[in-house]
Amino acid sequence: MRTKDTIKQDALFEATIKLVNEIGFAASSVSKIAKEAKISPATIYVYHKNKEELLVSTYVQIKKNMGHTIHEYFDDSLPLRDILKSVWYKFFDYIAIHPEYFQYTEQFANSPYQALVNKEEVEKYFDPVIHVFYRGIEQKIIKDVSFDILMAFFLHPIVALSNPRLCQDFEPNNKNIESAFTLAWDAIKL
Amino acid sequence: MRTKDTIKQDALFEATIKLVNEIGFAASSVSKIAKEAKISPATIYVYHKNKEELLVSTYVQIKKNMGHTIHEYFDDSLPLRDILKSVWYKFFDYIAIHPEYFQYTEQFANSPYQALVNKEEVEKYFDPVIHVFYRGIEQKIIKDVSFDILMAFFLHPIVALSNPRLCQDFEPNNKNIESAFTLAWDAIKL
Amino acid sequence: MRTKDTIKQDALFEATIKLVNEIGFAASSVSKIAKEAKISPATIYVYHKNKEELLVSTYVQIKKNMGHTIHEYFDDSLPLRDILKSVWYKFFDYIAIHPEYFQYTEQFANSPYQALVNKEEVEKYFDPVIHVFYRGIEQKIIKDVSFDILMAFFLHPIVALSNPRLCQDFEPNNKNIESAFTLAWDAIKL
Amino acid sequence: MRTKDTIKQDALFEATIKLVNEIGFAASSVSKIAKEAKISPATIYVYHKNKEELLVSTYVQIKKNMGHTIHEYFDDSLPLRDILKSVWYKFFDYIAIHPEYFQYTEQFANSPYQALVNKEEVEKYFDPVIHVFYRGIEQKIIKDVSFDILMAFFLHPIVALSNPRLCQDFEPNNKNIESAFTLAWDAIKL
DNA sequence: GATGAATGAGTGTTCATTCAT
DNA sequence: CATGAATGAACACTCATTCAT
Repeated sequence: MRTKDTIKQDALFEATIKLVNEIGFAASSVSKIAKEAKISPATIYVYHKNKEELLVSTYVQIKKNMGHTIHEYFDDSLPLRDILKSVWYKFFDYIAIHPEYFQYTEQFANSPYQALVNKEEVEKYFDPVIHVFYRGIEQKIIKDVSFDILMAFFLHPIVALSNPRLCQDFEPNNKNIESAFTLAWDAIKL
Repeated sequence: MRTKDTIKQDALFEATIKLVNEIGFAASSVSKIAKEAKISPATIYVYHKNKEELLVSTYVQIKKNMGHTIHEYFDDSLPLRDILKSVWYKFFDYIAIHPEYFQYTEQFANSPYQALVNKEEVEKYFDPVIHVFYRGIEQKIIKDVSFDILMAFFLHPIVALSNPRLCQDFEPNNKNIESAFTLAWDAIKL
Repeated sequence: MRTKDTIKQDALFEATIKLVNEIGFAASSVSKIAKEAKISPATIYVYHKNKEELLVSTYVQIKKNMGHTIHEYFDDSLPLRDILKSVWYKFFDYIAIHPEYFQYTEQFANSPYQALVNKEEVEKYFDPVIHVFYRGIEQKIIKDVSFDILMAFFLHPIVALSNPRLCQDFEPNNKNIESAFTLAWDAIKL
Repeated sequence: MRTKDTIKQDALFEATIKLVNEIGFAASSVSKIAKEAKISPATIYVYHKNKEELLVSTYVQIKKNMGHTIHEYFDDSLPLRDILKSVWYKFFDYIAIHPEYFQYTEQFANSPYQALVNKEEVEKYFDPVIHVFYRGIEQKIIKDVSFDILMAFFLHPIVALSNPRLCQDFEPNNKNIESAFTLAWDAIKL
């Protein structure tokens, strides 16, 4: 029967995220995760090769989900600034709806486990947005600087502002998100 | 009686940084750090109350050093853009000279240990720069948005660009640092 | 899955008692106990929450066993002196048969761990004997003094005489036990 | 200069007793005792060969003091019952005045360290009382049983009644001490 | 004589993982 | 498939003692 499996797998996914967010990566042992998911530690090894693979696959699953959500209703035909503004909002929306997912990815990205991720696989979930920036450069709407620099002023500010540890005073309401976008756009636009 | 050995203390400081950078916070056990510093694990407890205090004090020491370096030759009388540009370069300089210190602070800031830092103490090492932004707002040179937003487009881009994991393609040469500064300034200037 | 191994559990029980008797409470480390029981130190934590709980539960188990044995063939209808004499002999019998159990309880009662025992639980194993003393007072057969005083002249002499460290010269043969009982009865009888 | 030494030695004596009573033998480490006595751990080794010798000599010193006090105003010419009654009271007095000394000896007597005491040396401090019992037997005032049995009904009841862990309800006032003596005398008298 | 620094050996406990059922 | 039992290896930390001053 498949149903049972899926229930256990989902419980494991959520338990992993919950525990890592609560007590951190280092303290999240296999048996604690198992207890949180209400399964036996041994059962984890039915679904995952080892602890490492459990944590990595949890990360990739979140990133996949995030990529899909960001691109919902993605309309390539709009003016470039409008596309990016929509993406900008989508990111904040996603984090507002799934703060625990975002928190997990942040913790994960700074753990030794991030080295084990297949980066291409994750990146491809964000291909459409990425492409927008390259088009903006071609169309001389966006500054002709390296992609890393553009991300440092578009993606990383989002990440920083959404991280309560870094930005305790930033409240992610429409007004603040809008005014932050102004800075992002001023930064990257030609 | 013997006197406290500053050579041992320094070796411990460097060993802690080296090991954390190599294998991460979670895997950096007291005995591994001791071995790296070529002292006995028990000796660590002569210099530090516990593991936590060792890691936190290492962080604070780096931050202090960083703050001092950033503010060398700090000239408050220059035009605001020039001050910030100078600070911008100083940051990249510092990271270029002490990449291992920077890497440690990045890892630390995302570890559970960061909660234990006396934030005021650390922040005060950066007071002069912080003050420049507030002055810029008053003088209507910089956009009147929250400090968190300004940092998201000034400090965090530096951090992101200097993190090889996030920005593998960004080479921190003068040209690239300069062009990144253009984006930062465009973002925050009125 | 495997089922909990009662052989291991019993070996642990006996190993704990043996080691504590041989080298004392303070020196009886978890790993030494494990080695004596021929199991892994980690396995102890399958059966017991921690060292404390191992030692306390070992004590309670002995006390339970002792209480049951003391009350075998307990006949409440006999004359009071005969009941107490029977109990008196039963105590010495028990100690003669299980000197290692007795020694453990003596060491335990003087260790910091004794504070962690649920005293009511242990006391209830001895309820029938305890009741005899109260009846003796009511029936004006036994002196009307506090229960503590009665025990000081009935129970503690047994304990002292059975402790080879305190009474090296007392040989617990029938003649000596009988003559000691004479003193006990003379002490408590009205 | 001798003064300094004596001050340190006394501080060490009291610190040892205080700490052992507070946290038990097992937890009383050399460095904790040193801290309590406000000296360096290394200094302890100036006065004592090792930890063991520190604890044992502390015990012997108390026993010596106790023996002396018990025998103050000791009058061998009184009727035997009066001598023992006086000794009985002296014991309770001593414990009332120096509960911390008594507590230490109780803890010590049940630690593995007691095996290291020169028993003859300690016993000789109590020789005069001991002799009274032998005289009582000769004079057919006291039951002709082994010395161990007599102690089990004279000394050990005192110890039991004075141990708050064993006898929580016994309040050592004159009335209770007196009535307890009645039992002791009834036990041992012919 | 007196000290704080220094340490090898040990502490109680948890870990990721495997095993037997 | 699913499990709790079992464990070697590691953890952070403390110990009694010695060393250099």
